[in-house]
Amino acid sequence: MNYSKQRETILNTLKENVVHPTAEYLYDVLKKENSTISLATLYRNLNQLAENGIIKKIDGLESSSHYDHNTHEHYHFICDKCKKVYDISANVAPDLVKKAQDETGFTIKGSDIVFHGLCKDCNK
Amino acid sequence: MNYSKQRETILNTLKENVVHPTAEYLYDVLKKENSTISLATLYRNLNQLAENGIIKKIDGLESSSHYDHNTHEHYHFICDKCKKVYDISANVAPDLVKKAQDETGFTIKGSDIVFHGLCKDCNK
DNA sequence: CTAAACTTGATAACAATTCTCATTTTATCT
DNA sequence: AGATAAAATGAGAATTGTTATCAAGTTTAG
Repeated sequence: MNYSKQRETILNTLKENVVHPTAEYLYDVLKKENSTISLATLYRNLNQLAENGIIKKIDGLESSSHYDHNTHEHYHFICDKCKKVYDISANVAPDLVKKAQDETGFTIKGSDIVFHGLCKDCNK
Repeated sequence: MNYSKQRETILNTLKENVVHPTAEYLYDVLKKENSTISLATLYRNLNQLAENGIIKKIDGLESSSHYDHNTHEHYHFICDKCKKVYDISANVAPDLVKKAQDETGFTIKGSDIVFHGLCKDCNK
């Protein structure tokens, strides 16, 4: 990854933003600061920075939503390779929601908890 | 919510599907079973069923991705009202990834953990 | 200083999802 | 059962978020 002024600006702007912004929000901030960085460059760099582990992209299940008829509390695992979604029982972290609620003081109404990696089949 | 044959079909098809499908996947299944349900109807009903708590929509942060310069393990909270994203320390569930890995036998490479509800400000 | 590799901006293309609207179906009230 | 209001449908247009394309500009190693 070569140096680029645009990438540096993007990274700095992201660091100054407490509120984990979307690409669109960042784009607006950049424009207000008279940056001429194009939207394509912004997306490109965010992806690159994320791929290199310098920032983190938060987006649950990549592009599209998945639907689950099981509404009991439980978590999910999506295989990076075959893209199948598996269930994980909520037992792995009892009271997770309660604890998070106690720590933050927020009213937590629900959660999306998605692990990703390789499933047994794809790991061979 | 009134009864509708299409909604019943959609819900049944979802129930028969272990692999938490996307809307597109469901649409293909329905077509193979000679259903004439339109894509708009499918999306409409999935949203309605989710709004009524009958099924669950898994999608981390609704539409668009968010970016975070903090790459240490930690979780997120998004406020349903003001849409701000807050950090939650990973202390609320130490070894979460390890435990999930032990339970499933999968190789877990990462996670996206998003809680949602009302933040302090919006809860007043 | 040069060449190869990388990056950019502008815009077109794309995929997932929602909206619009005329028509049909369902529930409610005599 | 018949009338009517409310809700749901199908088809396709529209919207949104994101990625791809490509010619021109920039960075880096030798």
